Amino acid sequence: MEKCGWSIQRDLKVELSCKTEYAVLALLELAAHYREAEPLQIRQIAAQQNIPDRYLEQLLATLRRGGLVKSQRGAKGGYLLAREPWEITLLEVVSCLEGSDSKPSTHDTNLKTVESAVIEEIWQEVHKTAYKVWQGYTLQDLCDKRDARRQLDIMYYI
Amino acid sequence: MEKCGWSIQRDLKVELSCKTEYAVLALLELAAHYREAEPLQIRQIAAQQNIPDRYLEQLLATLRRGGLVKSQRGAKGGYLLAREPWEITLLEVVSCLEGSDSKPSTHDTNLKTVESAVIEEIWQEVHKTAYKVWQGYTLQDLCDKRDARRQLDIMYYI
DNA sequence: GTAAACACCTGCGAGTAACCGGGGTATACT
DNA sequence: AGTATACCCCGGTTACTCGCAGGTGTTTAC
Repeated sequence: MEKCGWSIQRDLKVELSCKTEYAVLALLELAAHYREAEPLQIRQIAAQQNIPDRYLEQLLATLRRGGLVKSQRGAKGGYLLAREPWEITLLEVVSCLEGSDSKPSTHDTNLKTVESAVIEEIWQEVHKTAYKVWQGYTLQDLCDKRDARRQLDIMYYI
Repeated sequence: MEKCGWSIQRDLKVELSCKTEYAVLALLELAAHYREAEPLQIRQIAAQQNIPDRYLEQLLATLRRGGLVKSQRGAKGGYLLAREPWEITLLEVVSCLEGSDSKPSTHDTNLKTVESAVIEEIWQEVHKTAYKVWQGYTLQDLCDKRDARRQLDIMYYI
């Protein structure tokens, strides 16, 4: 019961879960086909990136509600990026995925001990630096990185 | 089955869980009483920082196995810092708590897709920046921060 | 040498979240 | 109409966090 007492906005993880990776991979796939105006189907993305399609469906729904992708229903439907690939940062993706339904609940700061406040402050600093890194990469940057790495692989193969 | 397919060392979280906070609070308490050579009992720490004592017992065991605290059994026993407060960094604490038993299992890098490698690279960068922040704070620094904040609270009260 | 105080170990149970699949409904193309 | 697709609800497994209970081993105090 009550678990930890306070439920501040301390729950922003920085781990690379399958959830996050799947979402980024899907967005990367959408970004790669951004020039054609045709939407990509879930199964195409899933097959291309080796993601379980039923799970990807949920993730794309979350991304849609977060305003990162657009959907088109019916036959020949699918998903499209809501904005240009260079206008979507990784920070938006990560924030969208774990936003969930956490209510900060307007916590009374006087209840916290001094020690807790100090710890909280440092963790905020860590999150801040993580945000900066994520903010610094757009989907376009990721695509460029992928292309560069592909070139390297080819040269290594020869 | 198999969950994610690969089990690289991607599992270092940056969230502030109760687990981590409890451990840091306990270490802070030990650091505060570091000058007296007498060990602190679990219940004393638990009562002082409002931590469930049975749970704190497990955390202190982990910290002991990680070499961060020393224990003294029997009556008049308890826990002591294994090193000076200015020689223990937050990075050591965090690493100790979730080190668990994850074997990197020498993963074959050729199985990863190019996209996954790109994502992995960025997450490594995030972890690196987080490490640097944690590495920059010792238990002594935390104590100093606490004292400074206490002074502020007093002045604010007047 | 007996009792008390303490660390130490194992295990359990509720809660939560990530991770997947089933099955049905709504919508658009042909 | 029929088909293909997104959309939605609802389980189910696994794993982890948090916390409690019971028992054992070790040291000090009387």
